[in-house]
Amino acid sequence: MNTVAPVKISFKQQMLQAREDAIIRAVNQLLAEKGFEAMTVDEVAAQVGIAKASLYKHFPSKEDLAAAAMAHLMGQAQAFLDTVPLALSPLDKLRTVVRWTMGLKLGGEMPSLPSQNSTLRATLMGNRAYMDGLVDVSDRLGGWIEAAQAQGAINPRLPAIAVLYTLYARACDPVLEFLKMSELHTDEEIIELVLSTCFDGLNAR
Amino acid sequence: MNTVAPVKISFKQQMLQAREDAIIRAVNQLLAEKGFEAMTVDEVAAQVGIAKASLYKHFPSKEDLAAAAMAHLMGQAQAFLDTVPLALSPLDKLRTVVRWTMGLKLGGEMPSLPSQNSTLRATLMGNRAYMDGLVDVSDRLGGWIEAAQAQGAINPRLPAIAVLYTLYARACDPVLEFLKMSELHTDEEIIELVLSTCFDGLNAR
DNA sequence: GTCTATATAGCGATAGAC
DNA sequence: GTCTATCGCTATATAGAC
Repeated sequence: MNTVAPVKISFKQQMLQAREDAIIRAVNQLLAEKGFEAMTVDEVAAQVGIAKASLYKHFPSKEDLAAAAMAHLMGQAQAFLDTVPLALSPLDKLRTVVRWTMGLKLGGEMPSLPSQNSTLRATLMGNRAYMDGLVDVSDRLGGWIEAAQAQGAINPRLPAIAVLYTLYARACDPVLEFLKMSELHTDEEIIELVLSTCFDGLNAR
Repeated sequence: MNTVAPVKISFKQQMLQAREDAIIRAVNQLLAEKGFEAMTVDEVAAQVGIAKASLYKHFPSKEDLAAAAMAHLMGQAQAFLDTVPLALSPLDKLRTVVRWTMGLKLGGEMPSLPSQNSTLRATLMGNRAYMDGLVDVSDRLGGWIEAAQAQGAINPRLPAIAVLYTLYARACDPVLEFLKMSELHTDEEIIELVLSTCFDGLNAR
């Protein structure tokens, strides 16, 4: 008698999950397009094709919408890290990840949040999925950074945390969009250019 | 008979200028603290100590307030460029300027604007003082960049415009505030750290 | 859970007296 | 030019029917 119920529940949950996935995709795109402050909940609802009040049944606030999008992004990052070839050197692993984040940014799929909004920060830090993902990603990148420094591939005199921040910052680097606006280079050229300035620096070698 | 009038006019203009300077200082600080969207005109008026309606007698919109602050920043930048020792190499001149911008940022004096807001962009581009300052600063930095590349100090294979954007981006680099929040380094150490990653890159040399 | 309709509040901008 | 008071709009969030 309880052989059917799990299926019905699972189906309902699948519908719920699909709806929430659609919401998160819309939020992700709008966050990438206009940023958190300029994104309105009405736009999100319109893009998903549901009423605004329905949105609030899924997520209790605009901040939680953004946090869910960031948690989703962390999940994507974790999945990408799993695909990075083990055979690569730690340095090349890091370069691969940074290439991926810059590709997302140039493709308009990288949500951007203001680092100054305090209520948003509180919601983010209260989101377990996001925080767990962030810690996992940071740990794995941190391991590669330390390995690359031990090999002498990355400057060992730089604090590992500074290297990590520098790599994260490439995901929201305004140089990417400025170069894209100039329309002088393809996305791939822009990525290799910024990757070069990031790892090799501006100075001649 | 016209020996007094100019003085009275000049005095009035001085008062006006002083008032507008106070406004711009307030806008600059609030823009650095909270960004354009989070800054409210009421806060600006309160900080200056005048009524909001009085603000609108000086500047016709919130966007114009921000543009005036950016124009003031460009004036500061031009003044700083004048103080850079001629004896320095082009590379060291650039490093000096970037150090200065990062010091402003860490000191909470670097106004930050969203690069996506279209009406703000329009107001900025319609502000002659800002645009003229930006062009002048960019020209002078561009000259130093090309000289440094000709000397082989800066990688000649990088487009000069990409180098310019990369230097500008240090003024709003989130790595600065993240390192400051970690409270592991002094402002000077942070500046030298980011300066090193910018010019020397992450890779070991 | 989804909808329509509405409450509530904050903000940019203005009216009008002085 | 400065003030007080207010308009008009937009945006987050909610009430209540279905």
